[in-house]
Amino acid sequence: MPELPEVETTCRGIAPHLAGRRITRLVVHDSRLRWPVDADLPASVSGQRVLGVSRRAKYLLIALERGTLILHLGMSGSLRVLHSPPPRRLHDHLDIELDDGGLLRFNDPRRFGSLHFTAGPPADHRLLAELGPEPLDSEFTPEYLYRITRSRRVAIKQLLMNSHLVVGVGNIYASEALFLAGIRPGRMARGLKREEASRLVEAVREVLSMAIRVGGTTLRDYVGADGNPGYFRQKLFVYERAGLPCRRCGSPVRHRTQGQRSTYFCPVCQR
DNA sequence: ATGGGCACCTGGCTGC
DNA sequence: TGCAGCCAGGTGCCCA
Repeated sequence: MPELPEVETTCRGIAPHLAGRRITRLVVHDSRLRWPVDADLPASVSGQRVLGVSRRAKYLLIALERGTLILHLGMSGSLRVLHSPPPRRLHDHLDIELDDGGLLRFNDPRRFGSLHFTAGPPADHRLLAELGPEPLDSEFTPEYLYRITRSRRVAIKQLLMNSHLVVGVGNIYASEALFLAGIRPGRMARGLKREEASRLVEAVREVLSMAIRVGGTTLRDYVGADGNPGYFRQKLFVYERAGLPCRRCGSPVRHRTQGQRSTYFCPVCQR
């Protein structure tokens, strides 16, 4: 799935097609997502105009006149904007029909995605209320990362992926950012020096912005709203490159399992 | 407060 | 060819 860059790419892709449109109908073909889609949800949103589309962490927020749709792509979800919609395919779970004949279709084979509606401010929703800062915002500073790591005995990679501390950094970009920063993923968080925390903040920013620039990373099923894959895969330094030569120094990239997730690093470039 | 492990689900690939 | 086993862009929740 989608990490922050893929969600951001999706957000930018669908926004122009949704903003200002009215939702004529929301059809739930299969409500069995990570949480069952509320049976009242279609009625709550139909007839409402879309004010805009934004992103918070890996959630897409579709702002309506009264309330907000909160959509998560899970591991394998994607959204497509369709104008002359082809017949539904396997795992097309949701259709949001628009007043200009357009259609926003949600496909998610693994069904880890989710859809909620909230009448209040989205930031107060239970899924969003406890989230950490956005990595591309100004609150994510070297000082912030240094401070929050002081009491933590977890590996720095796991800390990076903890959305209560900083959002949007998933398994691919955590490995990539640590490579750019020259830090081993297994290092205990509180062992980082000030200067390392600083490099890491910079690396997270850089890898995420670069990935957004090229439409995210497609490993298997991710496509943007226009149906095109992301091209960041070609720029990956370590992710899914176990045994291949490090793009910087040539020594073989290593793989290990950390917190039940695959981790990749260069034993020479990262210390 | 922190950390570890599990659960949710389907599909694609590997190796016997 | 068939099938078991393992792995995959996430993350909330329960337990120590």
